[in-house]
Amino acid sequence: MTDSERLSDKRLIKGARARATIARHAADVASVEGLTGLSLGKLATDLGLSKSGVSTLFGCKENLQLAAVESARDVFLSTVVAPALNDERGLPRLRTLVDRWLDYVATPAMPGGCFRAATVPEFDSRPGPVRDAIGADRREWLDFLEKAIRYAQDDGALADHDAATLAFELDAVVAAANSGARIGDESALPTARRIVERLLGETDQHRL
Amino acid sequence: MTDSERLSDKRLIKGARARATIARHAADVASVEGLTGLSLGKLATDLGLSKSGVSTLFGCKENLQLAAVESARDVFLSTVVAPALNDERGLPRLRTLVDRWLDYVATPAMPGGCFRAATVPEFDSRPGPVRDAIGADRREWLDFLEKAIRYAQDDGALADHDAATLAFELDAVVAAANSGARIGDESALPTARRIVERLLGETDQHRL
DNA sequence: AAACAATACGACCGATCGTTCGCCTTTTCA
DNA sequence: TGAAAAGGCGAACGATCGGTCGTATTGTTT
Repeated sequence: MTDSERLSDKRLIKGARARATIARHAADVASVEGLTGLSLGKLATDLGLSKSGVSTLFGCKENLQLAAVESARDVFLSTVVAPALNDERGLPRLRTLVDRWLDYVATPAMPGGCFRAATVPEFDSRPGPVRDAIGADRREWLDFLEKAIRYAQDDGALADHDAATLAFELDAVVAAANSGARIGDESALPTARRIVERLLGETDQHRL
Repeated sequence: MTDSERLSDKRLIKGARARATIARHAADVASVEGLTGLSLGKLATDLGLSKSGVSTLFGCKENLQLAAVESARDVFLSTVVAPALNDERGLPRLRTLVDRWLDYVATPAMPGGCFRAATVPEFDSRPGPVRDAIGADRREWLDFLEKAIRYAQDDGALADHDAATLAFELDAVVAAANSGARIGDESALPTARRIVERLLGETDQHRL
């Protein structure tokens, strides 16, 4: 191992990797304090960096917020979406998707729970690039969910549901389960699981 | 009209009425900027008061946040709950309740939309008196909604639904409609109305 | 009328915020 | 190898924050 090879890790750390580390931590903090509650100085001391160093890496706070949104999207994709892609299209994939999603709410990857469930209500009334990014992420997720439902419908399942409507309803219930569970409602998650079970399973016997 | 009578209005303004005015405006601001985004100085200049004046009226920012939660609760009660109390118990009252609720989301009483939908996700991971107050308000509302559903069930309606579960689901869908509509999804509100219609109407013909 | 509590104010405090600047080191590129 | 670009730091900036103090005014109570 030459010196240049030994340094290759550090070379990666500096630059893009530093950005990713900061953005990931920013997403963690924002899941609790909100994207507005992010502080360059707090983030820097948390990671043992200087405030000005973080500032020069992202330029301004808004860019940091956008990076946090993108980092949180990556976490969601690898935690919830990726496992479902291993299953075949149709009901199996949809079930895995929803199961991983509920697990993601039950044992969150971030200290404040689901990042999207926290940031959409925070920024839904604040025009600007951050809201646009959050809105696009939400739209992307609902579209993906709707597509998974359509694949299941192609196999004859969920015939009595409109795909987009069911996607909206599933998202609403899981988001409410996230908020409810975090605010101390122990029945929120079991209730949400029951609702999801009814929504996805009712067509089998047309009603349990 | 004597001078003392002429002054009676101002006498009411000073004190409790000033508190109510400030708290009401604080709820408006918080519906957009969040309860954390509240600023004593900003509120004061908005209302033509001094920052220290507002500060002495509420003592600390946390008390102002609690007052905003209470004020928002009053708005919700008079806008959504009160109209439904004029109807008889059972399905009519439940329908009016949900209709006023959806109208409250469609044409919001506050510039940032539904106060509860904004503050529950904001504070669900922040222990303290404010989260407790928000959690209690949410619990109170879900309990009231569940009770309205039970009255409808006493008349034989919604027999295939668990009341608490249906209350949770309705709340989830309307909250998602609020966030969705505010973030630019024009289909969110119509979709939510369709879901609510299905949830409350399906027992009539067991499925439309 | 006199004492008292509640309002309301301007001024100010320490802390924290996002951002900028100069300076140096490290990496990249010609 | 040498120039250029990017990373990273300490220091400092103006602004805003919540909160406090002293003081004057108002309303209530004795």
